[in-house]
Amino acid sequence: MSAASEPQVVTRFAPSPTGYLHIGGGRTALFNWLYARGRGGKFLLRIEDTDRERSTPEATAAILKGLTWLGLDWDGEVVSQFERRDRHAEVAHEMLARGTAYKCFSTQEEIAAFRAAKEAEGASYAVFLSPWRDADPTGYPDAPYVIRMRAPRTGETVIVDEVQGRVVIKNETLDDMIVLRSDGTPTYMLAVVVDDHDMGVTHVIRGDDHLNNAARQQMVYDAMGWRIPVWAHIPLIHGPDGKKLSKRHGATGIEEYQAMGYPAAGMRNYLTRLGWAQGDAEIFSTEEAVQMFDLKGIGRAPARLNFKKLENTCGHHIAMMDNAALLHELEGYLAAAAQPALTPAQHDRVANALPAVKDRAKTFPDLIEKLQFSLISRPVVADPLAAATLDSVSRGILRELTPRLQNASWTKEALEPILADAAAAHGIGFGKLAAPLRAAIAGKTVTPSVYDMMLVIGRDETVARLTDAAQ
RNA sequence: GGCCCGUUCGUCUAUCGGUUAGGACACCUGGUUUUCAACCAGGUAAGAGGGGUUCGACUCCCCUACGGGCUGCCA
Repeated sequence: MSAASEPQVVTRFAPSPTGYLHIGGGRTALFNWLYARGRGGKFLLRIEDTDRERSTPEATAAILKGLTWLGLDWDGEVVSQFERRDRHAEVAHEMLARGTAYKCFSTQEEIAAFRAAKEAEGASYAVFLSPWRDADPTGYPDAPYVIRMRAPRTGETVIVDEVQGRVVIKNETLDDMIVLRSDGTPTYMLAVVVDDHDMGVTHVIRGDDHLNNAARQQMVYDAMGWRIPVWAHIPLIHGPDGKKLSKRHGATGIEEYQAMGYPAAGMRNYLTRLGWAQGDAEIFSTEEAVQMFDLKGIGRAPARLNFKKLENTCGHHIAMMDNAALLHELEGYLAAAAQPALTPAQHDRVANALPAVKDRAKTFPDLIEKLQFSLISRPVVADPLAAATLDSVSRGILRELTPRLQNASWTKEALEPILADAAAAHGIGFGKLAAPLRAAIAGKTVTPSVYDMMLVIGRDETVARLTDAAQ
C-alpha cells in the first residue's frame, strides 16, 4: 500500500466499441490493469463511443465480456465518452475564452482546395493554416464553424515517454486541430484529454499509434493548465509473419481464444511476457505478475504472436491450477465453445480424473481429449486401432484378470503386482498388456496411465469395461 | 511526400561500454517410460548493413536498408 500522501495511480483502458476486443487491446488493458493493481491504484474503463456511426452496444458488450474473461476487473462505472459530450463542448468554449482556441469558418471544400494548391506548388503535403486563426471576431460570418486549437507555430513539443523515451516533435509540423466539430460534438483529441483529466488518470498506457497524437493532446493539457499524465506508448502486436495483425492471421478477437480453449491465466501470462520482460521470468501467476510488472520492462519493438509459446505457457498454467478452479474454467470453455455441458456424473468423474491428466494438457480441448475415458459410459466403443489389440489372446487374458481385480484393494500399489503377474504369466511385457487394457477402458490406443484410469473410474466400472471387451 | 518510432538466435527476450552474448518457446539428439505427452540431460541457432566515437562497442552518434505509425469535422 502506498502512503496516503502519494498520488494514487489511476490507469484506464479506452477502447472504441466498433468490434470485439482485439488481442492487442486486451494486452493494452492488461498492462494498465497490472500497473494499477501492483500499486494499489485504480483501473478505469471508458468506452470511446463518440463516433455514432460505427459504435454499437453489441461491441461494448463484447469488450466487457472479453475483459471479464481475461479477469481484468475495472473500478467504478464504465464511462461513456458520448455521454460526456456537453462537458467536452464546455471545455472547448473555455479554450475559446482563454484564447487558446478559435472559431474557424473554413469549409471542408476550402481546406481541400488549400491542400491541392500547395501540392500544385510542389509541396508534398501541407499543414492547413486557417485564415481565421487571427481574424477579428467582428468579421465573423453567420455560418457553421468548428473550434480549432490555437497551437504554437514555433518551438517544439517534448513527450517524455516511459517506453519511448524523449520524443521531440516540431510544432510547425502540427496543424491547428479541430476540437469541436461544426455540429457541436467533440473530436477524439479533445475528448480523451478532457476525460482523462476529469477521471484523474495519472498514467496513460496505450498503443504507440498514439505517440504522435500525444503531442497534440499535450497542447490541450497546456492550454487548460492541466497536469500532463505519465505517457507510456507501447508497441502493437504483430502476426507471426511480422505484419500488422489482421483477420488473415486467424484469431484476432479475445473471445476466440477462450473458444479455442486457452485458460485465462495462461493467456494473461503469455500476453504479459509479449513485449515485456523482467530478467528470465517466464512462467508466473497473475499475483506475481502484478508484483513484478513495471513500465521499464516494456520493449520498443512490436512483438509477434507465437501460438506454440502460448500453448506451452497455458500448459504450465493448467498444470498448476487448483483442481476446482480448473474444473470450473473447463465448464466455462465448454459453454464458450458451444459444447454440451457436463452431466452430474461426468462432473464427478472429471473431478477425480483431473489430477491425473492436468499436467499433460496444454489447452482445454487437449484436456477433454485426455479426459475422454472418464466422460464416456459403457459400452465403450473401441476405435479400429484399439479394437485390433483386442484379439482372442488378449481377451483371454482380460477374462483371467477380472476375477482377481474384483478382490483387489483399489490402489496403484495393490494393482501393480496383479497386472505384472498377468503379463508375466503369458510371457509378455506390461506394455503388451497395457494396449488391450487401454482399448477396453478407453477404446483408444493413446490414453493416460492405465493405473490412473482404473483408479479414476473405480473397480466396478473397470471390471465392467474389461468384461465387455473380453466378450 | 513530411514527421515520429523501431531493428539481438526462427519467435519472445536478457544485456544497461569490457560476457564463452544468458534464458524461454520451437527444433534436433540421448535418457526415462506403459501408449501419447510430461519430465531429465545435451545440441543447432542472434547483435540488419555501412561509417564514426572509444584502449574497447550489441550497447553512444550518423547514414542506408527494411518494418511500423501519424499526417481526418475516425478513434
